[in-house]
Amino acid sequence: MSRRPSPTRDPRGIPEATVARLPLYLRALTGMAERGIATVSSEDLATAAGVNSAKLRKDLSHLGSYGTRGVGYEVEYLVYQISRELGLTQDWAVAIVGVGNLGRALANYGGFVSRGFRVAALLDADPEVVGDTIAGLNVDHIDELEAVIKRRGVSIVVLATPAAAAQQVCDRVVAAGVTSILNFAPVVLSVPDGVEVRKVDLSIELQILAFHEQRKADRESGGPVMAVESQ
Amino acid sequence: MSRRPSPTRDPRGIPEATVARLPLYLRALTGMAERGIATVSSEDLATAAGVNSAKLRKDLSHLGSYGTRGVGYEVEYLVYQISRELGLTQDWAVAIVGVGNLGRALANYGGFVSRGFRVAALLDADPEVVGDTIAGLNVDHIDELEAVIKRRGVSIVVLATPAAAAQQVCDRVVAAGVTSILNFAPVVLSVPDGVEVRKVDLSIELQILAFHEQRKADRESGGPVMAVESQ
DNA sequence: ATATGTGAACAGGTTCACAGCG
DNA sequence: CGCTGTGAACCTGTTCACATAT
Repeated sequence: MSRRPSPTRDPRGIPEATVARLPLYLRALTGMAERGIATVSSEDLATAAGVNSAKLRKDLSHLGSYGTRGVGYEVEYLVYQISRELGLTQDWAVAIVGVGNLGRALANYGGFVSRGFRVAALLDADPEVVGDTIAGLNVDHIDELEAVIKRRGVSIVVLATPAAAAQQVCDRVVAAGVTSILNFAPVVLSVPDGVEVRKVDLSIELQILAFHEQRKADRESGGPVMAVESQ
Repeated sequence: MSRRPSPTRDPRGIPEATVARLPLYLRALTGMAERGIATVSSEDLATAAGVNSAKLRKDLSHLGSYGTRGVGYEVEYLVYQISRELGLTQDWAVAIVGVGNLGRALANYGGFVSRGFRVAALLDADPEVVGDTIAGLNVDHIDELEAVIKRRGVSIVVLATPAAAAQQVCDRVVAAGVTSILNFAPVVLSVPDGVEVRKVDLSIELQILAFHEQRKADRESGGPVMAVESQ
């Protein structure tokens, strides 16, 4: 369908797994930069980011050859390169749809605004909250969705609506030309090809933890299923 | 014929990727059960869960042979089997540490409590909020952490503290015997072997979206191929 | 007849171990 | 030497396609 055969290796073809870790490296690096560290080895950076050094080096090698053999990586330079790769040198206007408990928390979340992202709009359907000011921003009515997206140049939408409303809002958002969505509603969104959806689901995370927690309990009380403890 | 030379196929050795999808199937299935659907094919269930049918069948095959060839899966039965596998037939006491905007939102989040999970404690360091009632629960002081965990049988802790406090709280939580942590603070937690940490990081998700968004923009303006930009 | 369960091929990601460069 | 960058081996997960069961 939309999948390219990809015969030639796209110079921008950074593996998805690598992309997902770049923000981690970036965070570790900015922390180091603030503490005045000029240079860092793959070993140290990997530790700070919680991965192993081979993985880190391979990840960075996808961006280019930004290290110096025998020395390490220059912190400031690497911060810039990763920022640029992630598209954080420009800033992105984000709209939050659904200003319930979660939407409110997101609007006020500091780390949100920090790097390259700016909450440019809050939208809700409830007349009770429309017109309120949250985190210094007026809450617009959902009817204004398309107009607000266009007028404020919104390119990323955060869905924090009830589950029942999510698909409907998603359809409108996509129709308005948005192709990046962060979904907090516990539903599987269906979107056309070319639209990127990432989801955050608290309930799912808990269930995964419960699974492992149960396994541990089983092993203790249950049977001597042999120690699989080797790391 | 069915002699399996494989070395002791652990019946509980369910692939991590499969575990991560079971909650998705479960959600789709409970929705169907509520609508009175008795039986479902792998094709239909897969569509509802947003995966393809081969993957779904392989995933379910790890739990056992719960389908009927030529027919499909019995919804109620499968709900039970998946619930049991995930450990949702018992209920889990969850403590939320950090009752800022996010912690508050989590405490009030309905889907949290729904399946097998019960918010059993709220903790914070700020004397301003200690003693408040949120979602029907008293906020205890962080000094009570160990006592509360023990007394209320908490086995899963949700960290919604500021980044600076997260590792410190994490250490205490682990020392108190908790082995499952859901971390919302933007830090890499270091924990001993055997402790399961899952992290949810809004900022990282946005950065990943920004990466893809930028790629799309590049492709439009910069030409279809040959987008090797100057450095 | 129909839809599951699964071996086999495939794809993607991780780790190893070392060549190569400063 | 010390540390990066990377082919190669390895491992995990996905997809295919069909034998198998009802």
